Amino acid sequence: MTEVSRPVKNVTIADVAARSGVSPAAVSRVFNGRGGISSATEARIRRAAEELGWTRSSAAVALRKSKAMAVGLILNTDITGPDVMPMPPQVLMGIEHVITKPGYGLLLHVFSNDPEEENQAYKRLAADKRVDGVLMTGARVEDTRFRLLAELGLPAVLIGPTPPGVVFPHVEYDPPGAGVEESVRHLFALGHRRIAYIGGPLSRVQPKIRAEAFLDAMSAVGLQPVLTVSTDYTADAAVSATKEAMTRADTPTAFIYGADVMAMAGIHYLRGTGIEVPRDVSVVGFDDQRLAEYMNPGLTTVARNSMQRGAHAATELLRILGVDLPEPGPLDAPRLIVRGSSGPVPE
Amino acid sequence: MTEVSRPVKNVTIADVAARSGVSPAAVSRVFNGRGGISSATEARIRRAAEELGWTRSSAAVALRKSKAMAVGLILNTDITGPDVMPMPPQVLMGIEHVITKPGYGLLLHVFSNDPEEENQAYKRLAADKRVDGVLMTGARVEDTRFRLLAELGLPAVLIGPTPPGVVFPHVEYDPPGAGVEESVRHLFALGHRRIAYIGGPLSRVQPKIRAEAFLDAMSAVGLQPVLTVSTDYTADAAVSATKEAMTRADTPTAFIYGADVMAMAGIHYLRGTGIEVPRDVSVVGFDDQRLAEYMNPGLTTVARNSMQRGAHAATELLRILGVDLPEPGPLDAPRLIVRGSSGPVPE
DNA sequence: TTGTATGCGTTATCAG
DNA sequence: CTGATAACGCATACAA
Repeated sequence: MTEVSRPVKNVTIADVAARSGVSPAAVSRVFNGRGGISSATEARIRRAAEELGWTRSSAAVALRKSKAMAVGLILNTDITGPDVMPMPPQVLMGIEHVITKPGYGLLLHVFSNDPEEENQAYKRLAADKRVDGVLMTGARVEDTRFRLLAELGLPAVLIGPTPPGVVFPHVEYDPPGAGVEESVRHLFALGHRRIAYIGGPLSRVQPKIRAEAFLDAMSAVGLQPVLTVSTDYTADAAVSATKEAMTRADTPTAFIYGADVMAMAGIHYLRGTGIEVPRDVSVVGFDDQRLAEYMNPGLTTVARNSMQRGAHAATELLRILGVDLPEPGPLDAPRLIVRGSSGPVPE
Repeated sequence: MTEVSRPVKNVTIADVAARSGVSPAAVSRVFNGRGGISSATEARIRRAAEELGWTRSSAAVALRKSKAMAVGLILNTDITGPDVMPMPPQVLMGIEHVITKPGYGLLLHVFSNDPEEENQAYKRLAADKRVDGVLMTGARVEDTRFRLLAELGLPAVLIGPTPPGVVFPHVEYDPPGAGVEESVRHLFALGHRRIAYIGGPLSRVQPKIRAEAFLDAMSAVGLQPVLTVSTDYTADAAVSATKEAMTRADTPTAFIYGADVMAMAGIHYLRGTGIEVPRDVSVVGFDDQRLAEYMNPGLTTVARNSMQRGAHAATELLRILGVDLPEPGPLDAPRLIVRGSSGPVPE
């Protein structure tokens, strides 16, 4: 046990320099595209690097330049259970698609809704310098993260609407109305007058805006809502709320839900009690899930271009970070997709 | 309320040392749990760090220790379109759950099925030292990644079964049979004798194993399959295959699909042609989607514990990386969940 | 056009 | 128990 196996020496910029007979600085210049190197030596350097299989150590670069070449994606959810992904996978793929080409990585983080823990996590993220910026989701009406991030100097882009009065880079995919207005008009046109709304928690910006848009849209057509419920996004909550709605004196003839999974759970419950959709009750969901199309009946819902949302947010963030990217075009508007779950009001 | 920001100067270990009147080395020792520091000074150091809001710079640590404190998650998909996430979100959350506590980050990567591009990406991942190890998915029958990773010396754990003859760390969540056998027996017990199987591409290990398990299970009950189709995991492909099956002379009375989304699309198509499920045809899916429960009829399917799969894989990888974690217990077996989409054979 | 010297923030080694 | 010091691999200002 005298001789230990010699640790494999890492190939560094110095090795490349030595092999091509130049200084490390020259190698660095070549690989940072800063020019000032004769094309002859550049070729030599590149060849040497290739032969040695050298790549810049991201850790060293990060330390030296204070740039991590990575962005964080912070998911934030009220749901503590294991089975809810607080964002459509398509958003993820949109982000990946954009950041990969300029060489950025995506560092994923999922936090619960404990603000204290969350703030700590953001602070660490900033202090650790693991990421150059973050993509945030799930803005709360009272959200301390915006000030915190500004204080930390950590660039960020919010996916979704900002709280009222807060100015912050974001991707606004939800213009006031956001498909709710369309949903209400759709149901109204079908003759529905008793409409219930079962949405997400009002502590969140997006569900709040949607709830308000619902009320506005109802007023616009001269209706009073039968019921407006705010709950979390789970199937169970949707069932409870639906159940409650159906025990009232003036039972609704139509439901608008804040998420497709809620709508599907609602339909399931209704059918379990002998109520047929859309014969007896119409249902409209939100945020077209891939499977909504294949339900029976197919779910009428509001579709958003999730992939595009992710791509836009990523582009926005990278532009803030100084990456030369063209400004993204306008976002597709959410649109109502009418399928079988909504129909004429009964009799 | 809170302290105002000090935007410029980074707070380093030296600042903490100065503030607590010790050397940087002492601070380092405390935060690496190496002991050798009197508890009095340790307390002082910790307080100073807290007051200054200091955290180790991950870049510096990575450089010094050659440890990135991050693992990569490599998703790999045949599907080039934007709308398919090649892994359940629950797996992601399982991984996150495990790696967060010991301070690891999750770097997400999605690659297409171009082997050349993929190999390059792995090489870069290894050379860049951005991650200490990777979690892989979607093993192909002919998969060059295993040799490549071994050559690169990049620790890795495969989520899913390895190709035949390949020895590689992996989380085997799919014992031969994998719920298919159960599915076949279930349908057989209901009186079905003409059963079709519509699964994933045979170039992938998991669908291949499943297809073989199907044939075995059919033999075991003395049946010949009406049809065995291998296709990609899309809804469209499922519809085509289903259509084809129903135009044959001996139309199947039951379908087993390789994925829930395929099953749902199949049901949708069948109902569109006037065929009722389960009255005329029974359907069994695979890989319980959250929404499968709320379909009408509810989808009979094979459920796996996705969160657990992710957690196990992450634990395995971290253990390989030297993190002191208890060996994970056994994986839950996939199990058949019988819902409304499967019933007695007609007439 | 190229080389030299320095420091990014941390941890490990060696003294004290 | 604690401190001084030398790397880790790279990019940059400054020289040549």
